Amino acid sequence: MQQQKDLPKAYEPRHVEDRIYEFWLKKGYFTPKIDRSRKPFTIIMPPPNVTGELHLGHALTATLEDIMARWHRMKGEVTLWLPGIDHAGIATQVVVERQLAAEGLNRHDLGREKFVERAWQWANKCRETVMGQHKKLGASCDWTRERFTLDEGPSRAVTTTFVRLYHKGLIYQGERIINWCPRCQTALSDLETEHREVEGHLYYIDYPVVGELDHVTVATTRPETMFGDTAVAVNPHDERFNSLIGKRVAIPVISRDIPVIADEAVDTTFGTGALKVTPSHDPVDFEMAQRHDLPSVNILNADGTLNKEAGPYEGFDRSDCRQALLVQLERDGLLSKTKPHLQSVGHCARCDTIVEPWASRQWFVRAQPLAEPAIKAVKDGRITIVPEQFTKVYLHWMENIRDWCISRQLWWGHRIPIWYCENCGQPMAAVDPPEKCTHCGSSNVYQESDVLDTWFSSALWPHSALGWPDDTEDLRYFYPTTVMETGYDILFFWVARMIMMGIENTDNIPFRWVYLHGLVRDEKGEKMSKIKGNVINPLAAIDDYGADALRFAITTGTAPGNDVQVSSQKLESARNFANKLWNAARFVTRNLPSGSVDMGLQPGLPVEDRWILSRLDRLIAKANQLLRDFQFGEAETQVHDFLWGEFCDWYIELAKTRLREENALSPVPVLVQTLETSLRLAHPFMPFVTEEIWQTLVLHLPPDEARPDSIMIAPYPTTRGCIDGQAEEEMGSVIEIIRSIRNARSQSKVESARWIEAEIYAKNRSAIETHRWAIETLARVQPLAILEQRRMDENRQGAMVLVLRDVEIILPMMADVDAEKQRLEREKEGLEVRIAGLKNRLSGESFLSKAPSSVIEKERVKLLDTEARLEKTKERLAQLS
RNA sequence: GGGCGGUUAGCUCAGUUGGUUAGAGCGUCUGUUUUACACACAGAAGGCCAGAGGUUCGAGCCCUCUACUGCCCA
Repeated sequence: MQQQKDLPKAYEPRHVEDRIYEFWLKKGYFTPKIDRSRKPFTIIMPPPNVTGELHLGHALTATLEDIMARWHRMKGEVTLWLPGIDHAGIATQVVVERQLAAEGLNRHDLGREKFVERAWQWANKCRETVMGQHKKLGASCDWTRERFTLDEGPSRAVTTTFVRLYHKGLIYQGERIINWCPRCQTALSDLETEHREVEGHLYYIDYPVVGELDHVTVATTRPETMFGDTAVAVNPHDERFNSLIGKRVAIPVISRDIPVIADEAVDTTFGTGALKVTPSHDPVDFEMAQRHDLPSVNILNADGTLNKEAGPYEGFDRSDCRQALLVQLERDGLLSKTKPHLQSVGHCARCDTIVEPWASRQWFVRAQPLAEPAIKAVKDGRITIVPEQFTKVYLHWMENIRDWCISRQLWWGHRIPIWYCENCGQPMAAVDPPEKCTHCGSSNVYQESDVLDTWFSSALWPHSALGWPDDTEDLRYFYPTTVMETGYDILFFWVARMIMMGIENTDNIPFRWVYLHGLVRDEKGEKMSKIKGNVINPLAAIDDYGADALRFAITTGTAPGNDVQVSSQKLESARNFANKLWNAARFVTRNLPSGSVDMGLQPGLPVEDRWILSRLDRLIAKANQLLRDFQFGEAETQVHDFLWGEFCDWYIELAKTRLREENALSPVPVLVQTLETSLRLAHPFMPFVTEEIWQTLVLHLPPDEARPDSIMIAPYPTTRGCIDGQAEEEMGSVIEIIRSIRNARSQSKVESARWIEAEIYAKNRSAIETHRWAIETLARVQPLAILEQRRMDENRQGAMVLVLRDVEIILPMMADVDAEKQRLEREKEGLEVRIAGLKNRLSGESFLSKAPSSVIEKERVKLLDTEARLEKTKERLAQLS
C-alpha cells in the first residue's frame, strides 16, 4: 500500500478510505480459511432488499456486524461474514411496475417471462449498488460468498423445503380469509399487514324482516360488504332478538333473503347487538359461517372493485361504492344512525393501500408444529436473545402463532413447486418439473402460477446461504452460525422463522445468539422515511464526514435494543474524534527519531508511563468484556474517553515536557506502544483511520517478521499485567493539583499567558517533586516551591490557599481577601456537610454490622481525608480573620 | 383489550450483579492562535435521576401503585 510518512494536518477520509478498502480486498482478508481444528465465528448478513439503496438502518446493521466480525477476526478466530441480497417480492415488483408505467406499459403487456427479465436487470443493478455501499462503509464481509435469494442454490433450498413440508403435511392449500392488497393484487401474510387506528364511522342499517313490517338494525363499519352478507347473527342470550331467530331478513338494495341465526360469539354490546355476517370478507364471520354452514358470497374483484353480486353497484370501486350506497340508504330511510367510530384498519406494508379481508384459496404453512422446537431452543438456552427483554416478545408470538399464508399472486419470486394435472386435476409437489402426472400418468401438467412469500426464503437463509440442501464444506464448518444481528422490528419476519425453519431443515439451531439493535431515528425522534424527507443518506454522510465518523456516530453511546437518534451534530463530533486520533498520531510520528525506533520499554519507567500503561490495561480488559457482552456502544465510549481524556489530554501533554527536557528518559516508546495498542482497540469501530495511522506508524518501527501487513489481522489487545495502583494514585494527585491551580487562575482572571508563583505542601514531597516540570508547565506556575511542611510563620494575606485531599497549594498575590474568605467559607460548609453525612453513616450500628468491611473501610478513609481538609481550611480561615 | 419499553443536565443519551460527591457528547458562558489538533485547548454554569409508597445499613438501579409517552400484538 502507498503510504506517506508524514500525515496531513487534518484527517481526510476521502483520500484514504477507498485505497484502504482495495488493499484489504486484494489481500483477501475478508475470506476465511477453513480450519477444522478451530471453531469459527459466523455471521450471515440479513440480506437487504434489491429495491434501491441502503439507508441508515442498513448502515447500523452493517456497522454492528462489522464490529463483531473484525473483533473476532483480530482475536484470531476463523471469521465469516457472509453478505447477501434479498429479492423482495412485492417491493421489487412494485418498483419494476412503476418503471413500466412510466413507459406507458403494465406487466401484462410484457408477459410473465419478459417481466421477470426486466426485474432481473433491475435486481442485478441494485446488487452492485448495495455491494458498493457496503464497501464504502468498510464492511469486511466475504464477497466471494455473496448470495442472492433467487440464485440457483438458495432457490433449490426453497423448493426442497416446500416439497418436504408438503409431504409432511405442514404445507396445505385451503380457503381462508387472507389479507388482500387490491393495488398489489396479491395475498399478504398477517405480518405484512399493518393495523392502524383510523377515524371511521359506524353505520346503522335497517334490514327489513321478510313478511313483516318490522326490521332489524345492524351496525357496520363497512356498509358495502352487505352484498356479501349471508346471515344476520344475534347472541342466543340476547332477549331483544329472541323472537327474530329463525326468521329471514332482506338485504337492502338487492333484496336477497338471509336468515337470522344465533351465535355465542356475538358481542351484545357492540352496535345494536345484531351482526351482519359476511363470510367472504371478515375473519370472524368466516368462522361463524363454518359453524352454521352458511354459504359465502364473494363481492370483490381482485382490483378492489365490486363484482356482479353488488347488483347496481357492480364495477364501483369499494370506496366509491360505500359513498354511493350510503346516499341511497339514506334516501330510502334505511340508514337509521351514523356515529364516529375508531377502527383498526389493515394497510399493505409495502404500498399502504387499505387491504381487504378476502376468502381465497391460498397456500399455508402449518406453523404450530414448527414453533414448538423453536420455543424450546430459546427456553433451554441453546439460543440467547440480546437484549433479554425480547425473549418474552419472541415467546409470546411463537406461543400464539397462526398459520402462515405463503402464496403470493406475483411474478417475481420463487414459483411454488406444485404442478397440476390437466386430466385428473391432482396436484404434485416436486423439486424438478415432473414430466407426467404421478397419479394418472398424463403428460398434461402445468405449474402453479403463484410465487412464495419472500420471507419463506429468508427463513432458510442461514443454512441456504451456506449451501443447503447440498452437504457443502461451508455448511458443515460454519453452521450453526454464531450471531444473527438485525433490528428488533423484524424479530418475527426473520429471526423467529429462521429458527423454525433452521431447526426443521437441519435439525440444528441456525445461530447461537440473536442480537437485536434499535431503530434509527432523526433528531426529532421520528422514524426516517422518504415521504417525510428526513432521511440521512449514508453515502452522503460518508462523503461529508467519513465512514468511520458515520459508524461511530450511529453506534456510540447507545444501549443494545434502544433506538438511536442521528443528527449532523453527532456526525460532527464523531468526525472530530477521528481527527483527534489522527492528530495524536501526527504528534507521535513527528517525534519519532529518523530511522527505526526501539519500542522496548526499560525497567524503572517514570510514574506517568506506568500510569498510562496501567490505564490502558484497564481499558483493554473493559473493552474485551464489553464486546463479549454485545455492549458495543459502551466499549466505544470507553475507548474514546481513554484516547481523548487520558492519552491526549494528559499523557501527550506530559510527554511534551519530557521531550523538551535534556536528560529525561524518552517517552517515545510508551507513546508508540500506547498509540499502537489503542489503534488496535479502536479498529473494529473505526477501521479506516486506524489502518491509515497504523500503516504510517509501522514505517517508523524496526522491521518485525511477526508483524502482520494490516492492523485488521493484528491481534486484538489483551491485558499485560500493567495495572499499577500506586502510579494511578500518584498521577491522580498530580492531575488534581494542576486542575485546581488552573481553576484558581481562571476564577481570579489571571491571563493564561502569565506565570504565577506557587507553593505546594505535600507529605510525599519527593513524589510531587518528580512532577515539578509537569506542574510548572501545565499549570503555568513559576517559581514553584515544593515543601513537606507548611511554614506556619507565614501569613500572606493576599494568598489563595487550595486545600486538596493530601496537598495544600498556596498561590500568593492571587486573591482579594474578602473573596478568598467567602470561597473558603463555602468550602468549609461543604466539607462539614459531608463529614456529618459520613459520621452519621459510620455511627449506624446496622451499617457497621451489615455492610461489607471494604465499604466500611472506604467510608472511614473518606471521613479522615475530609476531616483533614476541613482542619486545613479552618486554619487558613483563622489566618485571614 | 393484552404485552413490552421509556421518563436521568437546555437537547440527545450512557449509567448490567444495589456501595465515593450521578457521567458523556452537543449547546450555553469565560478565556486562549500554548508548534499534534480552532474538527482544538483551559475553565465554568447546569440534575429533589417523572411522582408516591415499600424492601435494604445503603436505591437512578429491586418491588408496588400513579401519571405521561412510545412500540408490538389482537
